[in-house]
Amino acid sequence: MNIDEILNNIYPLSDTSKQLLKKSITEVKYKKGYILLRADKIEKNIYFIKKGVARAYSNKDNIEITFWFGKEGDTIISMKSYIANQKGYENIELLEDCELYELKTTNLQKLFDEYIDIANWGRRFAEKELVKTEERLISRQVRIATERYKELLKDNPDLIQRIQLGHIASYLGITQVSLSRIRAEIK
Amino acid sequence: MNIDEILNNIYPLSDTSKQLLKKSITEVKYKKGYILLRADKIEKNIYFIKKGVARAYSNKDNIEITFWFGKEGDTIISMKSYIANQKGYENIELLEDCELYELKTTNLQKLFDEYIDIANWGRRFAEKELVKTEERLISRQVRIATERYKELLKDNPDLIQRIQLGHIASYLGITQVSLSRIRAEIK
DNA sequence: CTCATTTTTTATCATTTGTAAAATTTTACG
DNA sequence: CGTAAAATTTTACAAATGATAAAAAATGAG
Repeated sequence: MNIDEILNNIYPLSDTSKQLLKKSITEVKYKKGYILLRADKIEKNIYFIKKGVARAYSNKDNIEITFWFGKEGDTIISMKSYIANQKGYENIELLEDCELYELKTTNLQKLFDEYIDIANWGRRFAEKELVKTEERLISRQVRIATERYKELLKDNPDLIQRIQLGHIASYLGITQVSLSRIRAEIK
Repeated sequence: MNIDEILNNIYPLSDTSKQLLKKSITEVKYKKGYILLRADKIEKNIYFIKKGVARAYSNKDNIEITFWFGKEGDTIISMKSYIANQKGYENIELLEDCELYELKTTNLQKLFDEYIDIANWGRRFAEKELVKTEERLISRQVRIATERYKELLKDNPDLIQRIQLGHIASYLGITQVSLSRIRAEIK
């Protein structure tokens, strides 16, 4: 998934605006296991995943709780950093070797104030992330773990192949033992 | 909380833009128990709460699951309707007699395309809702019900007075009986 | 104020889920 | 290819939560 496609999927931009945005974007590569974002830092970049898989996790009583997975086309971002310029909740670990587009957000604010299509790009970006986040929240609230696992299996079968089950169990809000029980049951 | 304050808290608008927005806003009142939004409909309005409390719930196997509360200053919105023009998940029930500002969203899109400060107002609106939604998601993922109850008690003590415990238990993801046990324990 | 209705708490028992540890399978790498 | 390490599954037991029913308390209409 190349950067033009990713940017355009969010909101169509004029050539001028797209060039301005792309001025702040570079391509980077990191190895599996690399910690891209840290919860105790205010992040100045957001990343679009060209290739690879990542997870977000928080530490709670020395236990890592995974609450997000991202793959090709998804955005890696500390919302709190991006929106409120505050420390976020998430550590981001790359679960495969990754190729990423890195967008420096330092002069984004200025672009928002000057170019209406970039402002609307930023609006659309937040809106789309909002719908995704809301879906996750409601799925978590309304469905029990078994159903959420089946949902994940249906919507993202590749993730279950690419990500170890301990992380998936954490993401589903259950223990790995419970997930094993679920998997044994639905076979 | 009046409408100027609510609009300005999201993003400062020029007088012209504010007047344009306010053209689409009227004040409405509904009684306790009124169902303001329905899950099976695409909603054409969003509401800002001037006075009162509301909840969002979804039906799951004939059981209502509450996943949101709103009070003075909060926004009542079907995100799926607003952002994707699709049916949302939520029924919204007013839990008290309410005074609301009703914003018709039909010509909002046009305003976004024409006025940069309205585009940025829309961006900021989505961004702020996003941070709130993310906080709820992460709280739900990382904290157990007891802790979430204590968090609610700390951050919104008034809600626990104003909303019946069955709804709060549902919101916390536990049964009313469990919530009673928690309350008995922490006294 | 009183009585009926709704809401909340308590008690009991059944079920689910978690913890810990062992057994098995898969993966990584020399 | 073989071995060590990591990941996953299984088992047994303990703890937490849920379901149900019933009692107690609070609320509201007349």
